[in-house]
Amino acid sequence: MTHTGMLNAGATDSLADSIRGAGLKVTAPRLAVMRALAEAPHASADRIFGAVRIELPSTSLQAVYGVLAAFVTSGLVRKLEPAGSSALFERRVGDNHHHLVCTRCSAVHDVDCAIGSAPCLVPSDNAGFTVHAAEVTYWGLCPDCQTALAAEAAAERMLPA
Amino acid sequence: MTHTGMLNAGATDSLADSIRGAGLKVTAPRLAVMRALAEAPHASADRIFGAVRIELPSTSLQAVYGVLAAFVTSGLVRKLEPAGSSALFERRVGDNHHHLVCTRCSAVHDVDCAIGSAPCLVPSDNAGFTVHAAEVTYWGLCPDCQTALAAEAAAERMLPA
DNA sequence: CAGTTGTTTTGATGAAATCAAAATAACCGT
DNA sequence: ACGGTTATTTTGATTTCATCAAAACAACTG
Repeated sequence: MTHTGMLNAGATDSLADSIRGAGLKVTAPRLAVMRALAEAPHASADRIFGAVRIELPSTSLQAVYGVLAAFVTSGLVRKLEPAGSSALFERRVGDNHHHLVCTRCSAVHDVDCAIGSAPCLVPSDNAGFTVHAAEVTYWGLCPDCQTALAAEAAAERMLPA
Repeated sequence: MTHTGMLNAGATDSLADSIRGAGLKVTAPRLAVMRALAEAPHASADRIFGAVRIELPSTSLQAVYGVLAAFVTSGLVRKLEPAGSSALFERRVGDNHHHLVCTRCSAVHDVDCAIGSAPCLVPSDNAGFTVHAAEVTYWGLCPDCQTALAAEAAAERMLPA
């Protein structure tokens, strides 16, 4: 038994280890943010805040921003900023993967690289830039929104304006 | 000579035509925004506002936002939202091209597709999504920032903390 | 040239994120 | 286990970017 308590100690300890391993102090808000990200792999600061509050009601939104900034800086978490959404955070890092984003509901889904491990990494004309990363965002409709839109279209055919 | 005046009438008329062709009324603010985008191909609303004000001082920032929204909706202009920058607008549309973004100064440069006309368009596992577009952002250092960073590094070697 | 409709101005409002100072808790060494 | 140092979190204010709504105005139609 550890000082973190006995509930789910193994999982919590491995989280604690990864935080410590990044050179950061292990705190309750940090563990809670990690757990929230395990539940929701592409969550906004606000959504993480909501999840964290359940187990740790005294946590402030600014703390969540602070935790996320520390995680991003130390490479524990990746920050996404899809056009039209607020920033999202994910724990899957270091494996060059990309994202499908639904244009209707903003749902995000991971995709592995289509072409090897570094897709499109070298632009045809880099204009003297040194390229360090290539980020691919696929825009489309998630299955739910396809269904919903099809239903909408059917309804409109019933009531033609 | 046209009702738009004689100065640069040819270019202005072709701008007017493209605006009219998109089903929009031709107005002074709209022409000014188009001209600003010709000068600065990846400009923020705020920067466009600055440029527009020079020739048309009565224009409001909200008008610029309105003009840009109309242009984006009608396909005349494309809106970019690179992570960490405010939205940028460009007139180059309809030709599936991508962007190099400098991680230090946020400069943006166009790049044609590395792999054919629709790069990475089909993700390996689309999880049921219907994909309509793929957007690629290359992150790196522009030539100026490479030089600046190299100079910084050299300076630090002179004064080792 | 007048009417209709779309556009712009004016002014208010909202969401997301950041900054700074004071209070607090984690980790180190003993 | 305990105290000191340093990082973290809280508290509260602020900034930036963008949107909304109503009234004034200007472009296009016939």
